[in-house]
Amino acid sequence: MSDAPQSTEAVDDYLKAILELSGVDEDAVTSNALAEHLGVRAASVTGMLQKLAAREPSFVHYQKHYGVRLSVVGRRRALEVIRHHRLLERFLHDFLDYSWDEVHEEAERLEHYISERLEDRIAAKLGDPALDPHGHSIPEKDGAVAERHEVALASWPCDVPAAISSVSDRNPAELREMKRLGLLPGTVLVVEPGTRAGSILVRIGSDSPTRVSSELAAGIMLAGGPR
Amino acid sequence: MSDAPQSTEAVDDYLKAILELSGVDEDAVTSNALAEHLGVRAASVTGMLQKLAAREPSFVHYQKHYGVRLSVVGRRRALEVIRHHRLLERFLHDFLDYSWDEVHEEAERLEHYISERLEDRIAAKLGDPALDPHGHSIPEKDGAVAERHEVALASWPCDVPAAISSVSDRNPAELREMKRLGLLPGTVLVVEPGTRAGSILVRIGSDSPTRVSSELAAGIMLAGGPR
DNA sequence: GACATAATTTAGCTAAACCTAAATTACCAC
DNA sequence: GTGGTAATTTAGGTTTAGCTAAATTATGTC
Repeated sequence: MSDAPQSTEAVDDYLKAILELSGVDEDAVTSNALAEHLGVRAASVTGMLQKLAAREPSFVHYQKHYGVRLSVVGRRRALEVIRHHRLLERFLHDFLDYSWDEVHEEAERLEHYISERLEDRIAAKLGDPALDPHGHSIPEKDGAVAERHEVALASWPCDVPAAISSVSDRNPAELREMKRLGLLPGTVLVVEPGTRAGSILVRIGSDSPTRVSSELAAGIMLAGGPR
Repeated sequence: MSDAPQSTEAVDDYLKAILELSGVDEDAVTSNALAEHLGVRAASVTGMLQKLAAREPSFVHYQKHYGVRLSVVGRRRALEVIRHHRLLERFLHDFLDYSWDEVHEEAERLEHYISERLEDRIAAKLGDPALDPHGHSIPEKDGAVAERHEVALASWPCDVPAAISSVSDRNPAELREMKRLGLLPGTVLVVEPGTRAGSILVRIGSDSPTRVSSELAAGIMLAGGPR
């Protein structure tokens, strides 16, 4: 009934980072990788992991000198925060005239502070959307996540058409550039065999091919066929 | 350009409290009054006031054993946070189906975390409203506040009609009760001469009079004539 | 003017979440 | 299996914002 804060902003950020870095296969994540991702020192990570593991209920399974995995409870909280983030992005974009390069920063702050009630009202207002503006799927309220097979643009074969399924939301400048080039979720493209160091040649529809820098390409994921 | 946090949540809360407690005449506020209002110990207040005064630029003028007043900078920040709060209340109420007893709690948390951009978009979406759902006026972006003359229901004379200008948003149960009784901002009422200990008799329109407990009445402000 | 009571401040402590610098442990090559 | 480097943890320190208990200052009464 109450919205007692079960976790702090810092804790939420660690849980999200562990989920993101552990990937689909849910590998153990190293302190160093977390430190890098979160922009803090490795020593701070160790301290926090010890606290997360010591909590009752525990958010992570932690073995020193090896790495961390999320516990069931930790994974659940991470998915809740990600749901908040993506619903907020969709809402800011669709209802408050945010462009797709502006939504991430605002959502990143607010995701920690919205109540369950607000989460529900936003979801209802949006008609329970499945995707955020960058094509990432929004976890359901019960923690279920839609299974999707994605492949990085850089490792897609030439001459095989594919649709963009999602793009990284981290860098506003890159997002503006993608939009300018027409690289949006849903866009169908073909990789041309003109790959040079540092860039990939792609064709969209019947236009002439576009050169996409590796940096930009790194943020682009394609829908991989079933399995 | 950036949204560097110029103040923390706790600091914001102190500034708002000082503004509210100092009233229209901007009296100095005592540590005890602040402690009571904020739900912390007086010793904690002293510590915080010392920090607020030591800041550069300073948020308050503080004299020990006497009290605090807001500095220009402190007043400005307090009004900005109050603007956030009231815009959020209006937005949650008008766009996200919040009832008027639900908006305060959510706005109280979010007011500290919305960016200037979001403040502006919400204001635009609402058409720059002047009042929140409880009738409190929303400070303008430049810090201007509409002058209003309000008088507590308890000190209004009998048989003189008056309109409710605002009601306290602090207590959800009281707000539900006010709504049930039709005591809303804009409602015109007359105080009847049947005042007993602990309650006030009021008539709304041509209905039969209603007995309003002093507690409820304490949250009701009437529009006082010009002066 | 002395004294009791109330208001306020000081002193010293705690918990988060970060930091730096100094150990320690793991891993890989030879 | 010994060494060197990289990864990780420990130890000790900082800031923010709260706490309790003890000291101090202010206020009001006789």
